[in-house]
Order: sequence, then C-alpha cells, then structure tokens
Amino acid sequence: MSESHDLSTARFAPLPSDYSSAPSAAEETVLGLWRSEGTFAALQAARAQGEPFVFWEGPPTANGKPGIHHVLARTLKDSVCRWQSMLGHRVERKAGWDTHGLPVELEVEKRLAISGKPQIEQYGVGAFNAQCRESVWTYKQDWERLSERIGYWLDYSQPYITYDETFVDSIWHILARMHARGLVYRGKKVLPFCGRCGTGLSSHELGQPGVYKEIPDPSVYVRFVLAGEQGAERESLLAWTTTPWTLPSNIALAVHPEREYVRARVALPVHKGAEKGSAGHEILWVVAERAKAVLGEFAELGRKLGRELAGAQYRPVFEVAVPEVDPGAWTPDPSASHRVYTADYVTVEDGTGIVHQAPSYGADDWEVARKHRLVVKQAVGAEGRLVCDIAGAPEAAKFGPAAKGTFFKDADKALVKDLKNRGLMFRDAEETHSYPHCWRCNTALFYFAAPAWFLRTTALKQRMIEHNRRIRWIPGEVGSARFGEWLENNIDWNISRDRYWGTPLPFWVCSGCDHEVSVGGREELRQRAGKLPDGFDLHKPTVDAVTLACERCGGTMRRTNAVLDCWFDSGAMPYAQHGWPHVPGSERKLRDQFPASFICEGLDQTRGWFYTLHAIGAFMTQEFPELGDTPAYRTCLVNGLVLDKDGVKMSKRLGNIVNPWDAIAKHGVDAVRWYLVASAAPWLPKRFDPDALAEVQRGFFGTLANSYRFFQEYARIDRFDPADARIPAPSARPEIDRWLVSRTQSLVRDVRRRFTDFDLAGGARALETFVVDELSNWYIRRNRRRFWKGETGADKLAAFATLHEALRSVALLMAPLAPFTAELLWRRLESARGSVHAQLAPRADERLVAASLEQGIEVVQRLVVMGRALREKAGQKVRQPLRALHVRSSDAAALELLRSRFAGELVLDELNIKGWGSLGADDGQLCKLSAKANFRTLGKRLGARMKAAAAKIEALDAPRLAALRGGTSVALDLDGESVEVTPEDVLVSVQSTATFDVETDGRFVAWLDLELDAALVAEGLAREAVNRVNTLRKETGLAVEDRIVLELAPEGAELAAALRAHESFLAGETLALRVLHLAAGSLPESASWDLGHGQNLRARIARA
RNA sequence: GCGCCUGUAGCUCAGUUGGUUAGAGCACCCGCCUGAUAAGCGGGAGGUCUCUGGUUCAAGUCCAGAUAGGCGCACCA
Repeated sequence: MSESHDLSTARFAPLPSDYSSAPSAAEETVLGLWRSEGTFAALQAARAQGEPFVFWEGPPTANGKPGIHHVLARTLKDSVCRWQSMLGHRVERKAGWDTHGLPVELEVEKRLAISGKPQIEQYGVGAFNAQCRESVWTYKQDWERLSERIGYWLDYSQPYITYDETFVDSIWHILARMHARGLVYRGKKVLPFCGRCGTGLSSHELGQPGVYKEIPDPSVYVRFVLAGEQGAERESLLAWTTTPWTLPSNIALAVHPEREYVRARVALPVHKGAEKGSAGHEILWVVAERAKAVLGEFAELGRKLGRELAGAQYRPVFEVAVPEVDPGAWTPDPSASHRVYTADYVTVEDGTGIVHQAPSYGADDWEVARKHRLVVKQAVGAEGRLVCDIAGAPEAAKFGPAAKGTFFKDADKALVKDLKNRGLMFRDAEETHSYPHCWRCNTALFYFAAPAWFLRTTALKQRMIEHNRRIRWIPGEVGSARFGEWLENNIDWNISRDRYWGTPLPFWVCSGCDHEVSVGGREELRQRAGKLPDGFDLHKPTVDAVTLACERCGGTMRRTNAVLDCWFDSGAMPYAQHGWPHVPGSERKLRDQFPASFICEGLDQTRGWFYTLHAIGAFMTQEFPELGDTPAYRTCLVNGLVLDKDGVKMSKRLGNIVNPWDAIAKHGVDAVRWYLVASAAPWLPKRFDPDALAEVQRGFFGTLANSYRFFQEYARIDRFDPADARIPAPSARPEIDRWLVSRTQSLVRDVRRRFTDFDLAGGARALETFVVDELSNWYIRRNRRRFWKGETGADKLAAFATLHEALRSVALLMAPLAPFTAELLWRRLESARGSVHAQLAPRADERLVAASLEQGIEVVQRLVVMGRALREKAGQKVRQPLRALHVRSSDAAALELLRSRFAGELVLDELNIKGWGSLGADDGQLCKLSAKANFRTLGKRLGARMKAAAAKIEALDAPRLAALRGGTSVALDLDGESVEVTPEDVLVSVQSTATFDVETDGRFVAWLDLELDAALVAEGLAREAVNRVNTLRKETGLAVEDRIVLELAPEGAELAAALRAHESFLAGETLALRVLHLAAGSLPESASWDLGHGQNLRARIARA
C-alpha cells in the first residue's frame, strides 16, 4: 500500500483513486496512518499545557451492540472535542464503561437458562456475579472497533470501569459523606412485585411483551360507613375497587377536591318479588358524574365538593389487627386514620370518584399517605400472602375466613363474602381488565411497599434548581422545561436495588439495636472488621460475609442486602473515574477535570445521567467548596433519537435497524457523520435515509474531491509552490480572486463562531454552500482557463494560491466533522505540517473581507440568471454568441459595477455576449418605477399608521421617486401630519413596459439584442463544431492531452467559411495539430452532425 | 393522564428580534454545458406554512385551543 506513504509525504498527490467510488477504503488508510503515527496521542501531548476543556464521556454499557444512534452521539462528541483541540485546548477524553445493573443480570440469566432470584441464589451469587463481570465485555470489541472506525478519538488506555475496585471504593466514600450529612435514610418504595420470585420489577421489565394480560377480577363497590351519629338511614361513602385483598390494609379514602359529590338516598336491595324500598333506604355518597351509572335510581339530598368532604371520618371495614410497617420517610399519625383526603389523581371515568387507600399497594396511595403522615398497614407481605387472619365478624368464619398464608389473589373471594355478609358490599361483580404478570413466572404481580434506601435529594432541590439555571442546555427547552420541571417535582432518590450485580450499598445495620453505619471505603472496612477475608471483593457475596461489631450494643452488624442503583455509578463518574479520594493524585485530577465544560448524550438521559450527575454534583460542590459553586457540567448538548426513514423507531422486532457498518462500508464514515450532523438540528429526532446519505456523499464530498482533483492536476503539472515568492499578495490579485479570498475569510469567521457555539449543523451548512456553490460551481468553473493556459505568470500563480488557500481553509474547518477527508486533503495541501487535527483553527483575516466585492458578484450572478432565462425564451443556446445585452436599473451603484471591466466581462463571458448594448438608468420608455414601503424600517416608526403610509408610498409620483432614488428624503402627508421618508424607507423597483421579451427582478430590467449577423453565426457554428469534435474525442477514447489530426467535410458554403475563419480557435480547442478542410461528401463513413442554421458537418479525427 | 418537542413543496430540511414575492437540496419535466467529465449549469412545475380562533398596522414566526406524530414520566383504584 503505497497510499499511506503518499498520504504523509507527497505534496498535491492525487486522492486515492477509489476515494469517490469506495471512500471506506481511503478512510482505512487514514486510520492506518493515525495508528502508525500515533496521531491522537501526539495531539494530546501537544496540548498538555493548554487550557482545559473538560469533556466527560457518558459510559456506554458494553453488553449490547452499538447502533447507528451511537454513531450520532459519538460524532457530536468527537466533533466538539476535535474543534476544541483546534482552539488550542487540552481535551482529555477518558473512556468509560457502565458495567453494573439489571440488563447485565438479565443477559446472564438468559445465557445460563435460569430465571428469577431463587434460581440465581441456587446457582450461587458469587458464580453469577462472575458471569456478569464477564458478560459486560461481550461487545467491547464491537464498541472499540466501531469507535475507532468512525474516528471517535477516545483514550481507551485508562478507561474507568464502574465495577472496578477503585470506582466502587470512591462511591462508598461519596455515600458515606452523604450518610454523614443525614441525607441517607431507610424508607419504602412502592413497586410492582412478584411474590413468587420475591422481587420487585423494574419499569423496563414491566414493559416486556405479554406482561399485561386480560384477566377477570372482582369489581366491587364497598360501603365505608360514616362515623359518628347516624340517622335512621345508614350513611356511607361508596368506593370501588378491583383488589378486595387490599381492603384490610385500608387506611383512608381519597376524593377529587374540585368534583361534586352527591348525597343520594337509595332503596336497600330486596329479595326477589318484594316491593322496592320495602327493605328501607340508605344514604350513599358518590361523585356526581357516576351517580346514575352506579346507583341507578336515587333521590338527591345534596351536594358537596370533594374538598368539603375532606376530613370526614368513617368506620374501618375490617376490625382486625393488621401489622403496621414503618414508612421511613415520615412518622405516622394514628389520628389521621380512616378519614377522607383529597387527591388530584382521582378520576371519574369509572368507579365512584372515591378511592380506597392502602398505601403499601399503590404508588398514588403512598403519596397520599406521605402527605398526611398516614399509618401504613400491610396485610399482604412480600411473598404475596396474607400475614394474618382476616375476619371482620365472627359469623364470617362459616364462609371460610381469609387465613394467614393465603395467596393475595385467592383471598378476594372470602373477603368479598365476608363484606357481603356484614352488609358492607353494595355491589359485587366481575370484570375483565388488563393486569400485569411476572414476565418470568407468569404470577400475578402486585404493587408493594418494599424496604428501600433513599437519598434525600429534596434537601438539595433549591441548589439543583439554581445550578440548573447556569447550565447551557442545547436546546434550551430541555433544561428549562423538561429538566427544570423534573427538578421542581423532585422526590427523594431511591438508590437501592434488591439485586446482585451492582455496587453494594456500604451500609451495615445492627441486628440488635438497628444502629447503622456507612463505610467509606475498603480500607475503612478493613479497619472496622479487623481483617478482610482472602479473595475479598467489593461485590456480593464476599462483601456480605463481612460483619461488624455494633459500637452501640455490641451486636452483629450486617450489610444491607441491596445494591446501588447503577445510575448512581455513572453520576459519580466525575469523582470515581479518578478513584478519588483513595487513589494518590486523584484529588489533583478531580480539581483539574471538574466541572465538565461539555457533555453530550441522548434526550433519554434527562432523567438518567444528566440528573444523576447534577444531583451528586449539587451535593459534592456543597460538601467540597474547593470544587467551586458550579453545576457539574456547563454545557449539555442533547441529541434526539435516530429513526428509520419512515420515522419509525428502530427495533429488532421491526427489523428496521440500520447497521452502522453497512452504511459506513457503502458511503464512508465521513458522509455518515456529515449526514447525521448536518441533516437537522441534533436534538430533533432524525430519520435515517440511505438515499439522503448517498446524496451527501455525491453532492458535498464528491464536489469537494473534484475541486481538489482539479487543483491538484494542474498544480502538479506546474509544480506550484504555495511559498513561491512571486505569488501576488491577495490585495494585488484579480477581483475574482479577491472575491474568493473574501468569501473564504467570511467562511472562516462564520464556521469558527458556529463551532465554538456548538452549532455544528450551521457550520456544516456554511461549508456546503461554500464548497459547492462558490468554490466549485463559480470560482473554479469561471477560472478554469487560468490554470491550464501556458505561461506561469502572476495571474496563474494568483489563481493557484487563491484556490489553494480556499481548499486549505476548508480542510481545516471540516476537520472536526469529517476527520478522514480533511486529513486526506490536508496532507496533500500542506504536506509538511503533519495531521490536520493537530493544527490550530484558522482565524479570519478581516482585512481581506471585501463586502463590496461579495455584493458585486451577487449582482453578476443575478444578471447571469436573467440572461440565461432570456436565452431560454429566445431559443438561443449559449454557444451562439449574441451581439449585446441591455440593462436598465434604478440602482446607480450596480450600473457602475457592471460598467467595470471585472463584473461586466464576467456577465458577458458567462452569457457569451459580445458587449453591452445599453446600460443605464430607467428611461421610462421600457420600464417604469414603482415603489413599495420598507416595512422593516417604517413599521417600527409608524406603527398603526403603517398601512396608510404604505398606500401613499405606492402612489408616489415619478418626480418624487426620482428624488428618492437620488438620495433625497421626501415628506409624506399622513392625516395632516408630515412624515419624513428617507430613501431607505422606500424600495424602488422597476417593471417592464416593453412589448418584447425582457427579464426583470425588480432591480434590473434586461433584454437581449437577438439580431445575428454572418460573423456571429459563423462563430456560433465554429463553437458547435468544437463541441461535436470534442465529444467525438471523448467517444473515441482519447486522453485529454492527445493531439489529433482533424478532417472536416462541411456540407455548405456558410459552414465551410466559418470553419476556415475560426480555424485556429477550432484547432486550439480540439488540440488539433492539423486541420484539413475537405470537400463536401468526401467523408462518407464519418460522424455527421446537424449544427443548426441548416448546416451539416462530417468530420474524422485521428491521433496525431 | 401529565410534561416536552415536532408538523413549511412528492421527500429531507432552512426560515434571523414578527416586516409584505416563504427558500435550499433531492426527485420530476425541459434545456444547456463539457480540457473538473462515473462531473457540472440553467429554466419549469410543485405551498390554503396541519386546522381554528386571538394579539398586531403586519403572523410561517407571538398567544390560546384542536389535531397528528415523536419522546419522557406516571397510572389503570
């Protein structure tokens, strides 16, 4: 592979021949170069003394394959980091791996073909965790290979790994500090629970297919009899439930505060045949919206708002001693029991608008309980079975009381019968609804308040809110709305998980006196325990084997069984990645790399990593003021999901996942990166469209490569040297060069500003416009001849230098986004300066920006467009020279410009027109002036009078318009008030009044002199001939530099004369050494063309 | 259910602090050019800026509501 050799050494070497057809291969050579040269390490070393720009890598988990969305996130991170390096900053890019957590366990369970906690315990926690430790590296190779391939520069030599001893050790220290501040407490967390597996389920597990099943359940309406004085007719609150088994644990009722509740008098049910109402009546409360549906016939006795019912007391439905549990987060108030409370979550779609509250068995119920400090009862334990006998009344026994040990689902029937028997059951039916089941064992789940450890983040709420205001969120709404709201509604963080593979919680609790300690690290544990067993590891189960002596009562302290929420791991990475504070030198590293200047992850991390970093940071900066009073990260760039081309989320199930390797192999990773970054704002969901990707490759990269090829071909032939002393200074170059120089500097300024402001898409777009429209399609196309003409003079050198500088700037500016192509170009353009990624970003030289020149080219381009349109209308191809172009304009400056050689010749040459016919101010014969108000300037000044003013301005007469054009202000009469109107306030435009074809854009009126004389026709014919001959050259397979002998046999005197008259032009354009003019009909076997004007040509060529 | 984002040409997207002819690229049709050539250029067609209402002299842009899609959170007593 001589290619990689060329890469580093050869000035103006061609791009790899397959760069456009198979960019992937060319990119691989760059990777090889980076590898052999150690480019990344060298860059990092070169920036070692730079100002730090702190970047934190959000750790991916390596037990899933990386997908195309990871390419997006990594491209954004990489591009920002590369750019910051180019600004001279030191950007450390420490890799990290997220290795703990439930997904890992599930993967291992699958592999071992076991399922559920009992089976894991049977398998052995030690062996299980060993498997987990291995499992997380399943796809490590994939990640590293893909990261390298996409050019994501990351330091994999010293990655942080969340299961590492130093990492866990650090987390223990942080938790101990939190514990010491009283921020850690034992509470209860209501979560879906499987009694058989004895475990809570994560929301992820609840989302598994088949979890929700349609099953029949009781649907019962229960009377909660009001306490206190009862009249002749019993008065009750009616509540609906589908889980009678929770009724023994009932502690309150909830109503909606703003709904109306009806006090209804209804007939008591009677036996068949008896007269309605003969058994008497009762009074029931239900929400107004449901009264008819629930009660049928009733007499309304009154109404109350829900909040007016609040506080009412009722008699418990079961008078049994159900065990109470300590909620942890509050101290229960027994006097609050069996009362009505208000809650916004109460709905009126079904039920009665009165919801029975059993805090242990519902998250909403738990919230109500927390708010009102309710007692928490648990008639059903973690195994899903009754923990005590339930019998409301002695006679219930004959129905078979719900006995201790009954599975909760099986208890329903007995409880319903008991309630019915005691007259508390208003209605009893069965209803089919969807109910969650354990995805492992298919057992019906129940919500259950399980013991859990909490971090009192509510104590940090104000600090978090205040810090959030100082984070630059991109886009802003994520911070102000999504994240801000999440902080406003902050609740304490449940940091415990009843699992196996995770950072063990460092909390030891005394089995005697319940005293708890938090251990701040391995060394502290060793000291407290005396010694640690052989093969000790800061994971389960070895850590569980360590017991401590209680300092209070001398009893045995055991570690709490739970492990840490693995989100805490990643949120603690700013500190734990350095092993702070136990690892020597970590303190210095931490201070250097805190806070982050920049992080970047998917929107799904708002409540994930973004939050955990923020919350832990809020604590740490408070605890360690030397870290500064700052949020953990200063800028957070959020990226959206990558969807398939139809806007559907990619999933294995649908088979619409885009394999990043396929896309890269086909189009090259630069195109993929460019497409992902430039196709839309990074935070919007992105549709991945392979066709659009191909377009990026063709449109942008293809054009750029073509531009370089053009430059390179001639630069080599002429041995152009960018350091040649004869190159004219920019100010001494032709206007067209100064224009491109100016545009180049404007581009540098624009892209620099945008990239520094994290606007990668905006920078990419600016680069696209520049390369495709300005550099390639205008500058190069217009100036081709300057490069291939014979002598190397100042003009040629100016052209070379101008193009070289433009390409050079493009290579530098595109480097962060398209690191491979940039490198390929740069090493050829600047062969002695090493990698493009080690360069400093260019700075715009404002002295070279010429606004007037840029505006001038705009005028030129507008006239060219108009001229082409005129040719189109007249049916005159560009090859046919025309005599003249006429222009009228009210813009004196523009006319002056067109009179200049520079702009005038550009227009005429581009349009193949011999000269200007007339070029002047509107004379009123072919066009007239019309005026329109400039709303932008006048609107603010005039406000409501704008409309009237606009009408007056449109009605301005010619003299006054002329005055305005001349730069004089004019007075307008608006309702008797005189208003001064400046030329800037009026947009004067021209309109054609001509009877022949003209073009106008409001600023210019243009028309063509279409009259052809013999000379023009002859020249046109000559050009046609050149075109045909050159086409023939190509068809014949001649190389561009091949010389030919050209034999022409024109069939017509006019053509014959034209060809003789323009023989040298013909010969020059076709590289003919000799041109033979033959008689008509002498080349019967040759190519024959109709050149127009009734002229046919036969010709033959041969290599000379 | 709650919150956030998005809805502009057939497709993918721009659209400045509100300012009067709403743009680009692709695709399509027509034409052109070709010593950058597995490129390039021009022209054309294509829009009730999702809908309704409001604020304003002026709304794609601001406000409210509706609607469709996406995402997140919660819940189904």
